[in-house]
Amino acid sequence: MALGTELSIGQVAQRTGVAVSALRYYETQGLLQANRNAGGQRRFARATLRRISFIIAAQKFGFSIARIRELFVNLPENRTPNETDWSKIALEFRAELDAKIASLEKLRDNLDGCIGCGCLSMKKCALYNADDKVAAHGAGAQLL
Amino acid sequence: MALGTELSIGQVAQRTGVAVSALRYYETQGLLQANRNAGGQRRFARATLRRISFIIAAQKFGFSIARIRELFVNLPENRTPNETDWSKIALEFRAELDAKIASLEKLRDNLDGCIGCGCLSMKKCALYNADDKVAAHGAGAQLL
DNA sequence: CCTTGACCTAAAGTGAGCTTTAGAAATTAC
DNA sequence: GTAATTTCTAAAGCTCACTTTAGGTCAAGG
Repeated sequence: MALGTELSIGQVAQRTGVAVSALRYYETQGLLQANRNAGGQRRFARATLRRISFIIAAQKFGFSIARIRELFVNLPENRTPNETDWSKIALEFRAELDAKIASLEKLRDNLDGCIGCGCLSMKKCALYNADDKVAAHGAGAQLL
Repeated sequence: MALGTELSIGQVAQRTGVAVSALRYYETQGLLQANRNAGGQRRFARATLRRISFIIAAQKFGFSIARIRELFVNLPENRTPNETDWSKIALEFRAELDAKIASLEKLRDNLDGCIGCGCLSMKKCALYNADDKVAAHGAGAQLL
């Protein structure tokens, strides 16, 4: 495969560190798109690497695939996203990040005041009554 | 059930907001212990409320059940944990929280420098090469 | 006493995010 | 040209943290 052209799924996997199976999964979830060559194999545009880079980062922050898909609807489908396209997403993303970090810090500070405070009532406990905005709306692990 | 005595699973659920099924699950996972009354029903010591409060908070921070169990091994089994017992756990917990928050902040700052930066190479991208310590070691959602 | 609601166990089901498997076709390397 | 590697699809499997279900037992109120 010549340089400057599209990439096979294996090449994308190697460059991003994301498993081939995960890339195929992302495609089924609408996070990635791929052309097909004559033999039916996926060929990814180089701009896809950037999308994947974003997916990796967003997942580290705990964003679900559904939420990432929502952010991606702002990216153009018929041309390679430019800096302005990404900046719009970054703005929205950044705001959510700040909110999440602030929420975690608040929870941490509540914890400081509560652990060892001797309170036995869940009703009065600052920890228990901490900002629920950090709580998951579904099941499963969070943050790490 | 008189005041000052042990609590039924329904009472614990009501006070903590944790589902009865989740409480039973936590018991199977070794996060909680319960005595049984003559009829075989669970009776929770009041100190259990504090353990549950901690579980709720730790989960908001993304700690897995396995990790919470590890933190709990430092709590005494044969007596009610006192402030000193909890403080030891809080110290360890707090350190991990700070690390996680710092890691998220670093990732956010890397994002600021990377989104829209025009770099196309995953090898050079600060975002892609951000601190991997935040990455999950298993499957599933994180942080929220 | 008897009904109603709370509680019991064990096992199966759920949803997110993938991975693994199986069997076949395409591509690359020699 | 042929062997090895990569890729393909569809479906099943896996982990985590629970919930739901099914079929009972226990406890509190009237």
